[in-house]
Amino acid sequence: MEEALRIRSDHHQQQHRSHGIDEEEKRLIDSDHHAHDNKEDHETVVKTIGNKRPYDESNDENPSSPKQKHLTSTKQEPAVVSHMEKSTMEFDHTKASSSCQKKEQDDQLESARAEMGEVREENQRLKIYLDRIMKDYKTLRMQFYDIVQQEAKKPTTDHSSNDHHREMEEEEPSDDLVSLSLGRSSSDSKKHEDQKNKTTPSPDDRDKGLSLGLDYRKFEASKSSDATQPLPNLSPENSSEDQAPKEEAGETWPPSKVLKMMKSSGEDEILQQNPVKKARVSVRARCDTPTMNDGCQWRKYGQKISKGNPCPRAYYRCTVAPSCPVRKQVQRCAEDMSILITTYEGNHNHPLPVSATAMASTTSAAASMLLSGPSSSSHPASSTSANLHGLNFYLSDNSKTKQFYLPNSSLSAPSHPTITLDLTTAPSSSSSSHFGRFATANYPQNQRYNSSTTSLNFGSSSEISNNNNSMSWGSTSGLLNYGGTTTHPFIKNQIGSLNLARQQQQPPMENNVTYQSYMQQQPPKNNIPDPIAAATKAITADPSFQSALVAALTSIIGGGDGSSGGGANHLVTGGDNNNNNNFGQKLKWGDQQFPLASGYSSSQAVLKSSNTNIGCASSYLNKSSTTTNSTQPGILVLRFPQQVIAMTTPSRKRLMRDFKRLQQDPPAGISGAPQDNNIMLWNAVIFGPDDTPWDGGTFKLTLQFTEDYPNKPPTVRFVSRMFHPNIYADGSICLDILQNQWSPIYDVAAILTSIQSLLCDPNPNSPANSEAARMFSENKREYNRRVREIVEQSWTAD
DNA sequence: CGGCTTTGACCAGCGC
DNA sequence: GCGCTGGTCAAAGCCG
Repeated sequence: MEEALRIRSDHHQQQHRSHGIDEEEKRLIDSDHHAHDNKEDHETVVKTIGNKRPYDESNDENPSSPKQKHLTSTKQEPAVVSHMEKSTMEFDHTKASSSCQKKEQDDQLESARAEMGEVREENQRLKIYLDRIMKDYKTLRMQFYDIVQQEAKKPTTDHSSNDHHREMEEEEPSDDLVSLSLGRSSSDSKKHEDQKNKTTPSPDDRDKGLSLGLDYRKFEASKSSDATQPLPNLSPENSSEDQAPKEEAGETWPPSKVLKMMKSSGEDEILQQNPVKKARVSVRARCDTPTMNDGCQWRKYGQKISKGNPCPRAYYRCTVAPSCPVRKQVQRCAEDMSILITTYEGNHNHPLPVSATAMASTTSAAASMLLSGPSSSSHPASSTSANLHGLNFYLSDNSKTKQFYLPNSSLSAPSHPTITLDLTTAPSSSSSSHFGRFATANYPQNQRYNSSTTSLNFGSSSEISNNNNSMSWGSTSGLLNYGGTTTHPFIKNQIGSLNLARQQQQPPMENNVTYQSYMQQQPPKNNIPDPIAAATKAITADPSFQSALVAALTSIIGGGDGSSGGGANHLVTGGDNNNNNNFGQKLKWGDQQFPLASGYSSSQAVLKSSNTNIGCASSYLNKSSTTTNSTQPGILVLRFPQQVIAMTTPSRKRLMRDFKRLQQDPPAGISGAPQDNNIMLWNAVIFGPDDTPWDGGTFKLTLQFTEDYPNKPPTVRFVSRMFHPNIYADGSICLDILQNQWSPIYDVAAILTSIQSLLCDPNPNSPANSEAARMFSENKREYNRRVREIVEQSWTAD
């Protein structure tokens, strides 16, 4: 008996180890056993151990337990042992009392074991959660590293290399592609001088033109494990896995004292040159309420009048968790009081309400992306763009400029790299538009906007002053309904539109797909590689990329009427790709030189290639060429056949980007894809989150989009049978973000992530399945059992 | 009374 | 070094 119990005890110990318990837990167990081994009364000890409840059976109804339990359990153990010693000594004297005490000991030990088990499970869960976050983060970092590394090789490597092909294939065939050329924002004369002033050409200098605005030195540093080159730009969302936990645990919105300490450490001069600045994500939205309802709880901790804006800026910190580092600033736009500018900083270190996950993940991802990019002062005028959650955003950084301004905003933030998500809309196309303006150092005449500002627009804004050189990314909608306010979307069909040239007006952009990049006004110096040319050369030399582009477009066309889908099979190429000149066209929306008589205006995209000519559609191309004949260096233009353009609606374009993003950066446990020949109907699979009753489940869904997407949410429905408080019998889902809390910034990935989160975090107060809701509230054990049944059914369901 | 907002003070960074 | 600005803190006040 004793032997058997020992074996069980040992097995239990091994179980702990195999589950990856941390060292402290092991020590606890070891010390526990040592204490027991020293006892004379082995039987008592062994019985105690043998009676302990396996931890994984202990908390079916208590999936989570507060961390204090850990402390409690650790404190209780010695107490129990001491109690045991006492009872053992008295054993001979009072048998009856001893028997009673032994029972008590057993109970206490069992209770302590159970608590330890819960704590271990909680630790496990947190560990897995952290691992997942780190994995995602690593993936993102690696993606950027790949991009940057490839860019760095461009001047000297063969553009037709496989790696390059891979990179280009991975790039968004639209916006991301354009981003390749945006890096060449160093045309700013001032910045150029800065470069020239550098006495020793460094690899950074060499690659600057192709840096995409990413401070890839951080990647290089990490790659080379050079301890003397710490990464200057650390924050919870961008720091490496080593740094993240430290940062999260401590202060976050970095106090100046911390910076000072870091600086005074004398560790590196880089750090001093590049003080730690956390990425910020600024969201512009029309909103009548004092703050946007982003699903989180905030507490106002300050208010200040800022320069140039009669409206005060309010400072909030997240109060969902006491130690949450996330803060936000809220301020009305000076030019348009209806626009609320909310700037987020930091990452939440706690579970979020379902309604908050989308915004949080978007801002977090944007910040991560931003911080993976520009940060270094050695890239004074770098820029990049990318696709985030199906949204375009633009990154630029100018760390030399200490002050930067959010374009068209009175909300400023010194030196913090910032992404702006612009969700505002333009009530009138005649007003000066936010579109096409570019806030970078490219415009020395307007230094006010030179800096680390990233602007992402999902619509146009009429409040922008004419002199602003902001860049905007066309998107479909400016509608944002936060806090119950309603604005009217003014859809401009701007998806996929990117125009970095200065623009005065926004033309009617129906059915246009524009991917153009504006690099600089002046030809680049000969000794500095032309990123546009390099990118163009690489792209055009890469048939696989072209194929991918065609395939992506074809899928969209195919999803439409299908009548002209074949047109998408021809990607227009042609022209030359010589460096520095004549490989593209500079197009200006609304530019007075190019009247917008044509619905397509001048924003058609042309991808020219001297290497291949895999098809040419078109009259449209030619027409466009004549209207925008003034080819200029530094402009990369992609053009698609008219059929393609005509078939791409804003919603389909957006869905294509959603799909692309979902493929490139799929959230954990989520997959989705459009059905064949219909991009408006998606199939998706959500895997049950690990360490939950849903673990192991594969739940199928369908997402039916309309042409109103992303202004209207899709209809999402579980195909798999479900048992969940917020899922109806027919599979439809009761989720706020799919209804009244919908926002155009949510893409497919965000939707599916939210639904996945909903699985483990139901809201029994708004039940769609009353039985599940009641069971969830009253009998968790039974609820979990039913869930596991559903999980098993999901394996066999068709 | 507790939680939240307001508001002035304080500090740091930055430009001149 | 000084002034300006942004950001934070904490006491005071407000409110339910």
